Amino acid sequence: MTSDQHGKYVSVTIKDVARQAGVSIATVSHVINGTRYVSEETTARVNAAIEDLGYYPNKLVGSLRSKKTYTIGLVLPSISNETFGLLAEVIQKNLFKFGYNLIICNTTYNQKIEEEAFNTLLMKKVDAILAIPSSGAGDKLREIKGMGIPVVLVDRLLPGLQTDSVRVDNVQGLKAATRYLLELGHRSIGYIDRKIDQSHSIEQKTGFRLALAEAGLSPESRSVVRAGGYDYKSGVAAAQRLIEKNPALTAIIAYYDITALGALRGLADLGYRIPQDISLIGYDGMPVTEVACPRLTTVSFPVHQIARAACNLLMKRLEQAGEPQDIVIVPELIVRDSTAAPRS
Amino acid sequence: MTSDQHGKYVSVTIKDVARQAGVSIATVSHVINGTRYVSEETTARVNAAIEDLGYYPNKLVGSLRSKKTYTIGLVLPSISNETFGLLAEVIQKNLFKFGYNLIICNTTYNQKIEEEAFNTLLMKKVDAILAIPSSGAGDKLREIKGMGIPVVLVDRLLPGLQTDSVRVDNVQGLKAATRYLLELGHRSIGYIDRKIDQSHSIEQKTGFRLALAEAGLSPESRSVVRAGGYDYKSGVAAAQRLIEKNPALTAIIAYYDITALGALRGLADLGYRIPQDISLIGYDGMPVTEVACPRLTTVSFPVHQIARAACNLLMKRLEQAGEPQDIVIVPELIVRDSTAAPRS
DNA sequence: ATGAAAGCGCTAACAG
DNA sequence: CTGTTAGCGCTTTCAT
Repeated sequence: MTSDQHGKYVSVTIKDVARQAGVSIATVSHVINGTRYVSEETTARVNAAIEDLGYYPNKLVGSLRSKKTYTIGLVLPSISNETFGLLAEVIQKNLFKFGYNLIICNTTYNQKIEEEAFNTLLMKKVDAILAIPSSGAGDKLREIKGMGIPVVLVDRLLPGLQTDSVRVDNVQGLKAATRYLLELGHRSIGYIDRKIDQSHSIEQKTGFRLALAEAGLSPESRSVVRAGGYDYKSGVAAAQRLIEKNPALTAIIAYYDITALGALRGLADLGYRIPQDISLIGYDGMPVTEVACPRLTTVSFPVHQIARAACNLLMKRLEQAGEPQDIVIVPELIVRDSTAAPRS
Repeated sequence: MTSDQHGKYVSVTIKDVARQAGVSIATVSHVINGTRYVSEETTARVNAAIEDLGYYPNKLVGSLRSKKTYTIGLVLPSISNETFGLLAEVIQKNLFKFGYNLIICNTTYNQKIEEEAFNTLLMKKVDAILAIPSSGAGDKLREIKGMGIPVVLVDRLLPGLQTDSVRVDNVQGLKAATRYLLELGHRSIGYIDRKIDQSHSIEQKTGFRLALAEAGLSPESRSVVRAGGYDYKSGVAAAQRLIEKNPALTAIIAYYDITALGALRGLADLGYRIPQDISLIGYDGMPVTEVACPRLTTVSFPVHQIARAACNLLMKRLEQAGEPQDIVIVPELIVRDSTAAPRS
């Protein structure tokens, strides 16, 4: 940009560069993109003009013809969540390497905002959409897919939506956690569930149930309570409700680390010691679990693997259509200090 | 978009809508933007066509004429950092209300990536840039400002760069922390500094020094060590180096919560009890400090205030030029369980 | 080895 | 009340 005679800023365009270099705009374009041979001398003159004027080509215009904006939309509940934040960061960095930019939209678990976000991305003509959608986003995403825009689901599955996805095997994750408690000798295990059923929380519950069944335990051996939200405080309250409901519990698994951390405090406030009185397992392997005390046993959320897989899938789909792929990654149990054998 | 006869997807344009509704493209444009009166009947026909075809206006083209992309660039070190993540989220939500989108670029504290990020944003013709820049970004940001693109600095100041900024009064922040320790009776206080000097870490150190001077303490009463990085492990090592250097310390302040959390472990591993043997204060008021044990005394980072101020400043600057404003917010000391009077 | 000019999807000035 | 058309900055034929 440069200041015109009225003091208003005016953007430097390819025309300005062409004039300054004494060539046609076509030549400038070709120098920038390397799309045809331009003599060394001319190239030098053009580059000098670009440098001199401070020219930055308008990539939005290019997209008008090429139909590619090199922008990807990422729609997720909340980026301030450590796990999602890291996921977004790794995705952003991966895509940047491929020359893509990311527009991130936080929905704060609000379906109306989520829909608005999708619409905005559509109007910004993103080349593809990555989403950790709410369970109500199925129709919108189907519409988007119908427009020929690749959609990759991350950490979620939407019933009836045929599209690429990358996710964690939450059945195995919860199974591993439950089995571990069973091996330690626990027979009365509580579970703190998500407020509302979603594909992954249903999987978690299934894993929990399967592991108990494997051990020949009756459904009575388990107590389930739903947390009111994703926050720490909901975890405090949920754990207290759970232990009140079934005081015989010797172990509790929470569907989410923050909830487990809340449970830690909720139980401590009630005079329970962790892990001596009650064992506790979280879910997602968030960094905080390592500084909590006791350090929390949890199930990893393989962020880097997921991000890489999602980006690779996206790049592939941008090049060629094909059958939707579903990439499933098995998480690992991270054993730390919040679990122990029950007192006999 | 719709599938043409070759099975390839083709975007629905304003022309398609005009044809389908039997009106001119101008009318369609005016219906969409409400820029002139269109009869109810025609409006209805146009809207029906839009709905029917699944038309999403290409906002990138509009920007070609209006010179506004309604996109803002945010450049910061890392969004996976809880504080920055929350900041980014609040900014994104605020701007969304004003109809703006955010392209977030993580630089991972890498200056080359940072420069690339700025260039990309320039080519995406963002309307303005928000940045938590590295100390080396001055020249680039000056260039950007020179192009007439508003720049708002967040949580940083760059020497010689005249531009809007929103930041925390880190002198007061560290002063409050130090004064509190002095009031508790500590006379030998250590400080864990950032690896490289930056505007805010220099301010912190100044606050530390001033508070000690106020209390009439000589420079010998303080020991300073630099952490190797922003991570937990660097905190562990830094605290251990610090206490080795000066075993008489009864309190330590770290420039950053994560570092303090690392220090917590580093000291505990050496057999020190917190706060009985050594008091510890962090900086930034990150959520983790509340679940650490002991719960960490820290200095708040007023994320919401900062985000709101930055967005308001940005919106103002987008409307009218003017003298750069520097908004300074005073943080608060959050007293918790990692601080106590020294044993006499 | 380079230039001229059409056209991408849309807005806004002009025309009626 | 609505249509026609120039032109935004660039890529890409088609020419030479």
